[in-house]
Amino acid sequence: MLVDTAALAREFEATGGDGTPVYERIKRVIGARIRTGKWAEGDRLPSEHQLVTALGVSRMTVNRALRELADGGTIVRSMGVGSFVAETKAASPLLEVRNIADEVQRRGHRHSTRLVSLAAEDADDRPFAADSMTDRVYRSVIVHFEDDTAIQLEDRLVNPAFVPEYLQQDFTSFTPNDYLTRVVPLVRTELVIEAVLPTDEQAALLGIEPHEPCLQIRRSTWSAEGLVSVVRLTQPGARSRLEGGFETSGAR
Amino acid sequence: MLVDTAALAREFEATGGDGTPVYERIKRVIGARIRTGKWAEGDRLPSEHQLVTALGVSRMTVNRALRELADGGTIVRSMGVGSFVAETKAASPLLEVRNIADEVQRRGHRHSTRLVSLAAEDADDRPFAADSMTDRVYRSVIVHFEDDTAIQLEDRLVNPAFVPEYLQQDFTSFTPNDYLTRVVPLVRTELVIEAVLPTDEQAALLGIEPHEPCLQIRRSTWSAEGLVSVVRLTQPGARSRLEGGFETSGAR
DNA sequence: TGTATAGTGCTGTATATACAGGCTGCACGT
DNA sequence: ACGTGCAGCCTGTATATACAGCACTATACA
Repeated sequence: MLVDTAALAREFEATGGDGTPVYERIKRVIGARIRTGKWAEGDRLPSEHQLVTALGVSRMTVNRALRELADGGTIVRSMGVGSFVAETKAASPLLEVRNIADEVQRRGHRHSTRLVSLAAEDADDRPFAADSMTDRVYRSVIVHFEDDTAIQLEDRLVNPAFVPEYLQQDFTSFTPNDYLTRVVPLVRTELVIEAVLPTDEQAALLGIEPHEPCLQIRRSTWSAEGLVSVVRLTQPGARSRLEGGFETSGAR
Repeated sequence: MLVDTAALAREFEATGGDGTPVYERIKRVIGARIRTGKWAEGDRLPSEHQLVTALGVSRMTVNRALRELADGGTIVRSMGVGSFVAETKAASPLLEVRNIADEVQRRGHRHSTRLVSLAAEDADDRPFAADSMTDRVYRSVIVHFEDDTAIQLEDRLVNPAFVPEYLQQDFTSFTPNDYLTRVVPLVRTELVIEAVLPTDEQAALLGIEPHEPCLQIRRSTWSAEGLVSVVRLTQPGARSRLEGGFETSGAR
């Protein structure tokens, strides 16, 4: 098989510099090619040996990168055959919760958002009051649309202590995943999923009837210093659902 | 630290014989000690070096076992300090879906079940009809109770082709996880979570009002030969929820 | 023409070894 | 008495090497 190993090696070298582990860099380079569609579903990946010679690393390192990609469901491997880009049936539940924009676009629709409110509020009787030493919280409420249909209400609380000064003016422009995981090391993430009836306010924002059940996902993240953020996502049950699939690499 | 390495080594040797990988055996031996409470929350695990000398394997093998246990949330590791049994805050969403009995008992309540129906039905307009070459499906409906409160309705469809003869008389006595993963290699598992209003029948079985939203989890499993089973779990939103937490092993 | 067999490429696993970097406690000096 | 520095333990990562097992192919032989 013919592989553009030179281009791959260049992309790999470009990720160097900081202290990122080599296996992590390999995962990113391969993952980027798959996400961008350069390598499509079912495509054969370069063999471990090819990657070893192309990137100039040991096979164990390549092996670890590919194994973790397979564990994550990005690729499928088969002994004696090779590694292949997995079918992108659906994102894993956690992943889909985290990146609704990608998911909407993957389905061939247009994703847009509307900012409902954005303010600093008192931390009274919020989860922050007990857990972290702040009396104010940043709160943003955003509605996510698929084309022109509201599909998710995002209610986000952020601890101001973890927002750097230059971002305090517009703390909605980042997401806890894009930003906080880099600036603040998160030590714990908790996820709670419930079926609820929407409040009147939620129903109005989502354009649904008050008796339509909703899926509510609450994600809380902690750093070593305390509670960083609480994100509550509300999705109409009839319009969205969490989907997850994972492959097993053959018989175990 | 004093560790009963001899006992650990004996338990490890006992798992040998078949072709199970060494790192998998180490994971099982350690996981068993944690599940049985022999090693409790916060306990320090033997260091990699101690395990290497006790079990007579290489450090990379021990490292892989511990790393995968950490990835799965069973243990927590910290560079320069050691490995520790993780706090068992809550099962991961997937895990909790899979083992409600354990979860109920963990919360200090009594788990019981009531068999509502058990029959072989026509496979018409069931997911099986298209995907697998069977015209009959085994269907069982079970209500799960926490003490005397119904908390989950389990509606299970199983492809008879994957049920061995000696179990056909009572195919509800096993679960797809306990049994099918051993007898039939599963190649794919799909999970769909939705918020729905219960049907009248479901509401009656769960003892809830028809307007109370429910969390519905549908898990489908495939073997290489086709669809093996579809399990649909319905939980009243007010009585149960999916919880998941995972630790990150420090700064990333 | 059909069947067996050897060969090749691939992933899975295990070992030995090495260095980097974080954390803790003890010894030494002030 | 106190604190400062360093040795030693711990995990994180990377390399080189080896053998086993699976899948496919090409060759040899009947």
